Amino acid sequence: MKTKITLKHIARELEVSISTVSKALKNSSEISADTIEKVQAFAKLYNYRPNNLAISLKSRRTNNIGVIIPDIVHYFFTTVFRGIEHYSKERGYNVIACVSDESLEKEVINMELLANGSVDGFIMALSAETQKKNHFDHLSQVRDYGIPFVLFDRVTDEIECDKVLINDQEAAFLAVKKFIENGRKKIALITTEDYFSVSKGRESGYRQALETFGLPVDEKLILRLPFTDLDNGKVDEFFNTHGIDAVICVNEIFAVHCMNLVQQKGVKVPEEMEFIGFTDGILSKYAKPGLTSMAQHGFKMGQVAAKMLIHRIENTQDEEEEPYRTEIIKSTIIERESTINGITVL
Amino acid sequence: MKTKITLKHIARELEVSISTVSKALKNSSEISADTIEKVQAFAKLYNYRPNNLAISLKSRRTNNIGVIIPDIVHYFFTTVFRGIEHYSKERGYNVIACVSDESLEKEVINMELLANGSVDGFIMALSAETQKKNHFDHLSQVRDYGIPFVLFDRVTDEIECDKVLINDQEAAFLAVKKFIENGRKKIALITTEDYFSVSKGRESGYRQALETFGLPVDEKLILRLPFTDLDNGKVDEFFNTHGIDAVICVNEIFAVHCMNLVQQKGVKVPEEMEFIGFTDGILSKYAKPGLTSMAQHGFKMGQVAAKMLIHRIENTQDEEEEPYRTEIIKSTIIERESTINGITVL
DNA sequence: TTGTAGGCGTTATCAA
DNA sequence: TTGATAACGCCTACAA
Repeated sequence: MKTKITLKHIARELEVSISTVSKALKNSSEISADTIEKVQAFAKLYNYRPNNLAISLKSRRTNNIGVIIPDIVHYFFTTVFRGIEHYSKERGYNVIACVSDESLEKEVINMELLANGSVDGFIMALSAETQKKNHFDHLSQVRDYGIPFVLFDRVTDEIECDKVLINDQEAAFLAVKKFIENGRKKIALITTEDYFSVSKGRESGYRQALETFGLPVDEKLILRLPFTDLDNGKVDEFFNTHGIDAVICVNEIFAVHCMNLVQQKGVKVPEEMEFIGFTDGILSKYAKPGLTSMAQHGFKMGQVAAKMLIHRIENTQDEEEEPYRTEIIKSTIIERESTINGITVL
Repeated sequence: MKTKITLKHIARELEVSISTVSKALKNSSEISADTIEKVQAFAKLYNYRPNNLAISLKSRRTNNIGVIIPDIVHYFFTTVFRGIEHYSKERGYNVIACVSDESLEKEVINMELLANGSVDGFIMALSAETQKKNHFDHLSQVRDYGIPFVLFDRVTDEIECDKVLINDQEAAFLAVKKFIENGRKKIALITTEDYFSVSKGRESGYRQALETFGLPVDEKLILRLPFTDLDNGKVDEFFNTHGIDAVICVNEIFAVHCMNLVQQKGVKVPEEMEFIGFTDGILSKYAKPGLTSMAQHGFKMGQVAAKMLIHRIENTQDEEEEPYRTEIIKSTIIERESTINGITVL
């Protein structure tokens, strides 16, 4: 087992000083061509690689980005992660990935752990519990230490920072608009508990569309489900009682689940009931019928978040603070067979 | 903006030496109760946290694990990742996640990058290209430096190291056995190019089962698809020509895709054609009909891999090398509606 | 009981 | 052109 070689080893072997070696490896003009060649040849031979830790300690830069997401087995978050990873690598940053498991405590622990020198900045989507309890001390604290962070998707108004969002409200509005143009009258919304920022936005777009186009907002047409453990009884009753002819769901699991359920009862999709989901993931694509979805462009979102963060990391030094920005990623509709394709252009 | 506080700051402020502070924070018996209290109070007040980098540099331990997987937007890999992350956090390790994108080059770059002090060990599934080209220098090199690693799922016989696998061959055998017991005669296999270790194992189990139960192995019943960009023409022809009455697919995407396709042509699943997939992911669950799948228990796999790695990290010091182990995670069948539920116990 | 000194691997300043 | 020295933040053997 070879041991990792250091500057010191090279210096000793070549009978020069450590600083000479360091400079030679950087092609410093202070060093003679001879020495440079000798040192570099030796370094190459023994496959010298500088120790990241030492460099980080010295430079106060880790070139690591901490990503904290509520769940990794989740199409949207992994897609965003992919975008973050992709852009970050391009710019020479690694990604340390942590999962908060929808728990505030884990979010805090992960953040504190990484904040002590492991990471130059954070990109995160808040856990359910964090949004529910409105507890953001960990964010303010990290900011106090001058560590920048970017929130995406699951954000809060209480903290000022860079954010990346989709136009949830507008997207929901457009989805409902499409239903209305297709002649639907009883448009249901299936959503989560309303402490999620995204659900809130989507619900508000839903209401706004109904009002705008002169349809009554019927609270009984709004079904709130927990985001795990779908209760079929409740869903079943919902679909049995209200004469629903179109459904917008805040995620694709709700949508596909409900679509399967009503089809089992003989309802024809899309003829008798149309469906639109959010998150254009793998489920939407392989559902039967294919689920029309509002695509959230997670990859792009991740790229943008990483770009904002790295920009801030690399410009946070001396200059005066730039104002925080909120980037909106436009959601687009991906039409499949769960809706009737009119001439509407969204 | 507060700046991060260090031992030095505390020492200066309290007019003691740095080492006194260091010891006091560790409740060293060398230090007087008075000083300990004073130091700890101050540290708490100013929210002192030791710098991870400095500790790592000193201790030669990062408490980071590098995970390199081919793709993150992929149910099985994220599930494994979840297991790794879960176990690692429990043991005080963070996870640095890298995506190789099925590219050998990216796999090598990521590995070299992290090997220079960022990580105490690796857990990885080989990229498609790595398996295809049989190029493993990066693995041997890392091992030469004494950095342990564990391979899971996508492994190679050419490198000796700890491995975590599922019993691919046996699982495929059992799946085919189930078909045969259900009276199926024309059992097709839909797989990938055969440089994937998992596909190889599954194919071999498929062949073995046919032979064992006296059915002919018909090469025309084996369809090899690229793992992206499914070509419907080819698949269509495959199903049109061979009188197939049961299909085993090496992943759930192939399975659901084909199931949708044949259903569109009026084939009744499972009555006329049964399906079994691998990877019991979200697609299997929400497909219509629900897809019977060989579950790979990714979470468990991740936990086991992390456990093996951490064990090796923490025992690699002085003692003589322990022999490498290969852990097998037993795949189990999750029966849904795409197969006919006989009395068979697998 | 407290402090000094050296080291982890690197970089940067300044002196030779 | 090269080298000695100090520093990044922490730990620890040893000296006071």
